Amino acid sequence: MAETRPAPRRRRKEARPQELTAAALSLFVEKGFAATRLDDIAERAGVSKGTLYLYFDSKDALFKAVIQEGIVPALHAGEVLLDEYDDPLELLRAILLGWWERIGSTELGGIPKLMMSEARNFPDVALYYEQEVLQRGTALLRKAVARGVDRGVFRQVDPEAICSVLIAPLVYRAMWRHSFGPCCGQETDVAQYLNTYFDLILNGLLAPAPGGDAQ
Amino acid sequence: MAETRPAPRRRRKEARPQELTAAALSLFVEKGFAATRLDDIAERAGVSKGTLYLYFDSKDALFKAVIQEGIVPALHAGEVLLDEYDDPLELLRAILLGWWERIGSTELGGIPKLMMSEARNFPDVALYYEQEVLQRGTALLRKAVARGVDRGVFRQVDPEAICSVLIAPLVYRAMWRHSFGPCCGQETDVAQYLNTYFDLILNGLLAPAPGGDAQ
DNA sequence: ATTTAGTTACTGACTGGTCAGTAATTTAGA
DNA sequence: TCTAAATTACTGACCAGTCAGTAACTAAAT
Repeated sequence: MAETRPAPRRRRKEARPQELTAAALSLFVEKGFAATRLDDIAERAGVSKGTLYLYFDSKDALFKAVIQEGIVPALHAGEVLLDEYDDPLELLRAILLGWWERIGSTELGGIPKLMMSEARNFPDVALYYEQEVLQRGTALLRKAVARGVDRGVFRQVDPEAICSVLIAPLVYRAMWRHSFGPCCGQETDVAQYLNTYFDLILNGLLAPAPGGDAQ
Repeated sequence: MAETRPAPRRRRKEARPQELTAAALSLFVEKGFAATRLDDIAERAGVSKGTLYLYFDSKDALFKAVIQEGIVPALHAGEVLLDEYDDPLELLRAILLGWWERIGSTELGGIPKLMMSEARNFPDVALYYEQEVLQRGTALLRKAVARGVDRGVFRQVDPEAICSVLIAPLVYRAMWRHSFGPCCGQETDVAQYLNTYFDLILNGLLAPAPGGDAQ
């Protein structure tokens, strides 16, 4: 049928949950969970507060939905890269740059900040997030690094410990965008930051070229 | 022995502000600013809520005091290192390791998490923090890196952009300790993390030995 | 040395506003 | 019409901030 209605009518059962979690995410990231009022979330989504309770049982339930719905889909995209790339160097770049482009530089980049802030207030969500997002992400990175070490492309490093070190500058920058960024002066150039970042870690990882020149 | 006083009410005008900001810091870091009740802060400090208002005008004022008192003293310690060390490599290690030992691994390590979470709710404090703490810290790091680049010990890198990249893994780890750490499984070994971290960044920074072996 | 008058650090019950959650009512769509 | 989506008006718990009162200390006067 004519499913693409141009004029959004007032009753939209299908689209509401997404609209509400999107509004909630941006406000949770901006103000924090406790300081965000449900009235504000509803207003941003273009509905009234009562409508919120048609789709979510409580403010806590809304928080959980925001986290679950936000990140999980993005993870799968990274995992397929393992098969798409063979060269460890290109694979690592693709994973890290992919994370930045799909998450860090988008609205989703607020989730790490939000989750970091609220982990201790929602231990069950934190545990879920740690296992389903962070562990899986770490495992992905670890495989990429391990592949490079095995082939002698990367130096001998501890694949377990290196993962947090590698991802930290990207997550840190993403958090910044959602905290100090809007308050303080203009952000430094992203491209320059990424260049310097890759330059540092790749030089730090690459084994000295055995025979001839590298790159 | 009438020693069993029900509530030993002690008068400690001098020590109170410190005790109150210390209690406030740990609770703000744990629960966030909005979710922390003044009654809880007072209780942890061993006083009543009324006493809080003898020393701080408002909850906001208490927040500001927590930030100001917490970090500024620790910064000076780093700045003197510039003159204590001549060798850029040792200087950089001393700065970064010093940050971890003085801040990251202590209770003060909660301040970056707190400030990151609340920056947008306290733009004036965020601006103060950004200028008086982050800018100064960055400037310190930048000088150390620039010295290394000038002397040819480090490769040509952008001293401006590299600073955030260098400090991020330490800050990230410090934040972790105060968010996921208490919720999720045991932390990975800190020493191993630091070793891997220094191994990566120093290999990433060091210029290839020009003639033969260095040092 | 004791009493007593004055000062100050501290307490905890109270208030007024805010906000999560609910129930009654309205309105859109079949 | 009849159902379901959405709104509006409401409630009650919670909490920052207040203030009248109390305990602890100090010092002047005896």
